[in-house]
Amino acid sequence: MQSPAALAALYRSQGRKITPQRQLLFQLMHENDRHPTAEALFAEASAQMPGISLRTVYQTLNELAEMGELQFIDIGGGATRFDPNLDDHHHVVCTDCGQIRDVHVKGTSALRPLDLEDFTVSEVGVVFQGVCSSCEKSRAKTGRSSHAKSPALQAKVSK
Amino acid sequence: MQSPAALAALYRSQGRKITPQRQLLFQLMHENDRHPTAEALFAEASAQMPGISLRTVYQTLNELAEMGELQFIDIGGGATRFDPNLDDHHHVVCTDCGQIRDVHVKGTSALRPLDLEDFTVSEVGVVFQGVCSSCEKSRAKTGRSSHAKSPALQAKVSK
DNA sequence: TTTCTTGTTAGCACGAATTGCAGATTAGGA
DNA sequence: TCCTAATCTGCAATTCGTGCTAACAAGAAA
Repeated sequence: MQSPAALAALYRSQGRKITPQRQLLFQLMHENDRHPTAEALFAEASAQMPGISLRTVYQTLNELAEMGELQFIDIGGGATRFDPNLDDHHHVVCTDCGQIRDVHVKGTSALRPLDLEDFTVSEVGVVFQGVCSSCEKSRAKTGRSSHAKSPALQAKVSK
Repeated sequence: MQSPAALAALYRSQGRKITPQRQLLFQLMHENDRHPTAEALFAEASAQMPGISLRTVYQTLNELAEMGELQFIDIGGGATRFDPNLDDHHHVVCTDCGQIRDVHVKGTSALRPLDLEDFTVSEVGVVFQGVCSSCEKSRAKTGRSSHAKSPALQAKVSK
């Protein structure tokens, strides 16, 4: 997404107001590559602005998404995550710890859906699942998957 | 997933019991390509077996997933959907009506994540987003997206 | 066929994530 | 400075899914 200053301008141009809450959230999301959940962002925001409401965080994230400044990512595991990266990129998910990482992918334009008539494709998303190196290590020790946050994530994330 | 009869055998071999509820659900899921939510499956099941519990539907779906007989798909839009198709396939989502369709995809093995060190990839998932022909038609009439079930789906599904 | 053990089911309470609502507050133009 | 529409907060409500438990029923054994 754009810089906090650019966003402020964009907001003004749409008749929206620039509040301290929004400014803080613009900052926290700008170039944030951690794909936070609303809850996580709320925690960060609360540290700097005690009293800010979770409701406001959701509201602002939804606005930004509507304006095309960020996208939702939903890879299972409960909460929706937010991604301010507007590049043409894809995601990598660690099935152990749930961490999501951005990746650029070569070869997406060569993907060909077979027998897909009556459908106009506008977007292609690729998700790689696997295990990150730090989880790999802890696995080696315990002999098995160790970090698994929840049964739900486990199941949802595995094929 | 396997045929109801094969599943019954598999269940028995694991010391699990074959109940009428399970048999019905095996039937309803077998070769079901509608990617139903638990709620939707519950509705179908209720029609044939009034009194069956939603809890039982969830339980059975989870069992089947644990046994590798079906997979969860989570593409945003609220509820988890279930897919009994065990082929190596991917999904197409209509951003208007939310319908999910299976597709086989050529070229997935040529996908190359760039700069992805410290990560062992085990699965690749591809999701195509776009508009199905029936939504295309209703769009033409109303001049805009028409079916949009909910703002949430709208937002989540679009990039 | 009857019995008995153990897995299952139904139903409800609970928890997490997210949105709806309404009254209090404030940004920012006049 | 004033005024109004936009915004924020806090809470209730909703949706999706799971934990728990008493009643129940497969299916092996007698």
